[in-house]
Amino acid sequence: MFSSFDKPIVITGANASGKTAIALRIAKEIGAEIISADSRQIYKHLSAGTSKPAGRWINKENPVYIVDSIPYHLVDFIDPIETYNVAKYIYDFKNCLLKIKTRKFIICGGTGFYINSIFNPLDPMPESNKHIRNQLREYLDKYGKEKLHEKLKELDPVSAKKIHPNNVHRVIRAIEVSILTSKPYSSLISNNIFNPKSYSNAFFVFIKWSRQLLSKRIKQRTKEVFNHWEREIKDMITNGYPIDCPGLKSLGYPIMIDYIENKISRDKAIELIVKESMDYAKRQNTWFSRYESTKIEINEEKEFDIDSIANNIISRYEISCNNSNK
RNA sequence: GCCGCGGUAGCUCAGUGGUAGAGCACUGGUCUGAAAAACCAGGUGUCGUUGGUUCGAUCCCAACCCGCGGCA
Repeated sequence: MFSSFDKPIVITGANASGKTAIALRIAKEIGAEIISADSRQIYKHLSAGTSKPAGRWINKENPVYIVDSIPYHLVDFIDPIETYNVAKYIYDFKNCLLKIKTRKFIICGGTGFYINSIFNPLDPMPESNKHIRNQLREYLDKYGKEKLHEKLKELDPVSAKKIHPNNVHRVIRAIEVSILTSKPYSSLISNNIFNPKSYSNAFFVFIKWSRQLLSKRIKQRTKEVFNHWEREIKDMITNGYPIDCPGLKSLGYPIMIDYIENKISRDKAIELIVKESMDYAKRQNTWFSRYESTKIEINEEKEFDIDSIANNIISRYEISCNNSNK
């Protein structure tokens, strides 16, 4: 997939771990463009709450989002009213590669599933079907989770064993695919979606903060963007976006909406957002620790020095490129 | 000083004469078109201290310590 490029650098880490700043610094140094792997920064109008890097669109014919003079792809291009998913991301990612003018690029983001799917392609399968999902939802409301799970057991006992009855999302998806293809969902899955070999096509970096420091940083960041975030949501509502549209379901947004509707105080909103962000950071760290990667650990504030981290990554990256050329 | 109430997990508390539990917090994990989603699993402990009664006390009794309230 990357044959016309040098080995890409992949910068992963939890939210607020400083991925973007580091990626930009490296991009400038080595002459690379950046591709985002973030399921929320794709949305237009969602900026404060998603920490989307501030940039501007140039070139009307062939628009490019520029952040600090670096082309930054796959952000700020989907309307918040639209749902998005991995398959769309992979499609957009491939198209994006055609637009990149440098030999090097950096993948930067916190959506592990998207990053993984770049290196381990999804098995061919039908996309989601609104009609079937609605039917299954109705069935669920009427008969409950257990009955829905039994339905899956009839169609695909293997998946039924793997998917917990409470995990309604996955149960529905498995039934949906089984119905659409007339084959058990499990029979379409190749089971090597986490093949470690495929990651050697790239240089993975994992920025891992100590929990305490990250929590402090998230709190600070939440306070800093709070007013801007509030304004952002109010503007969207004024412009007719329903409060339950896909974009506004992003982490923290429903809490901000409760605050705007005077259901909770400002302090309470900040507290809840920090908590949810930390829960999410935990899941991200679990995901990223499965990759073999160059780990940058930050246990003290002073260790977060963007220049020295970037230089450290670049030198290790160059060594890794030389080794794989031999 | 006296009277009353309380002291059990990080927090809020429940509970029992046979050495403990709930919620939240916390920790670990799963992941194939909703992934900032949706799920799963797991503990946390001198039961305030010291004695006494008892085969056995976190539980009953006493003293003491600490907190809260009331009366002086």
